[in-house]
Amino acid sequence: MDDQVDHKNTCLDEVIFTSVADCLQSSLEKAFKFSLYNYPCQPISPSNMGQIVNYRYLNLNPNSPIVSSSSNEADPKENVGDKSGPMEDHNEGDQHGVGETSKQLRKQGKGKGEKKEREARVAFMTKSEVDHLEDGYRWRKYGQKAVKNSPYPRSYYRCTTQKCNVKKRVERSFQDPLIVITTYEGKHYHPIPSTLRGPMVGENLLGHHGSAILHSFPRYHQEFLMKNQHPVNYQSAGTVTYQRCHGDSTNYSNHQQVIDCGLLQDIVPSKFLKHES
DNA sequence: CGTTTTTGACCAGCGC
DNA sequence: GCGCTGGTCAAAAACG
Repeated sequence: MDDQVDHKNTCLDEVIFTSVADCLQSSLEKAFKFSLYNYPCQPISPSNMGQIVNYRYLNLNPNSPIVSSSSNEADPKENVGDKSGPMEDHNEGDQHGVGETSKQLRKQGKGKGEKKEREARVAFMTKSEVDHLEDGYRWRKYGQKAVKNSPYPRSYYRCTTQKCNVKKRVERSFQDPLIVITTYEGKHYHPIPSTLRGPMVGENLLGHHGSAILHSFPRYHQEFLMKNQHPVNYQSAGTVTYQRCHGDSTNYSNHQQVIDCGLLQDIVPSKFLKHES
């Protein structure tokens, strides 16, 4: 495969946006379509408002599910070739079935030899002082783990809505503690909890078309997109970048560097981490 | 008192 | 097989 990622290739399991321009110009439409149903925005307080610096849309093609173990997720070797079925649709996509926990299933020996299907995932990197950015949904923390080579732990959250399987993981980049990496996994097929509802922030700022799309994103993502949707900003936005933690960082010294050694490193095949600059 | 967070234990997958 | 790591569970504690 070429070093260049073909953003227009809908067969890609994973697409990483190395720049805002890339995302906006070629792949964003798909991301919008995806996010439209999954990440409606809600107002967030100024205190936890994050500034998005990078994001990635994973698993564009529903017919090409991310299949992975529970540990080392997006191993490209696993993603390629295993077309065990569409990851589409939703509640029945409950990975373990209603009423049975994965632990129970493990104890019963169920699922042995079967690989767990991965939900589509979107990883966002935001600049924020708070770890858990408000996105309108209610989350329950169910775990926290120390991250290898990082002083910052990774937190695991699950949507509290019944039968909703959406999860998210939050961790800080150890190279830049201001960077919060949030990875959403799965889709919400329920309305936003009413207790958190409020006026849509972007509604008065965007026209019909734009708002319909942008409302799909959490507030801080929305702001980021609004800020960069004008072509004038493409260039500067294009300097937003990332790098591997164990590569030689000198290659990227001219750009704002976002060191990502945690979630994104995990979920992104190394072939996509080649930075074409 | 119901809900959420904390945290140690457990399990599966992977590399050696 | 063994050790390491990531992900999840679930009891206890904390919180509102």
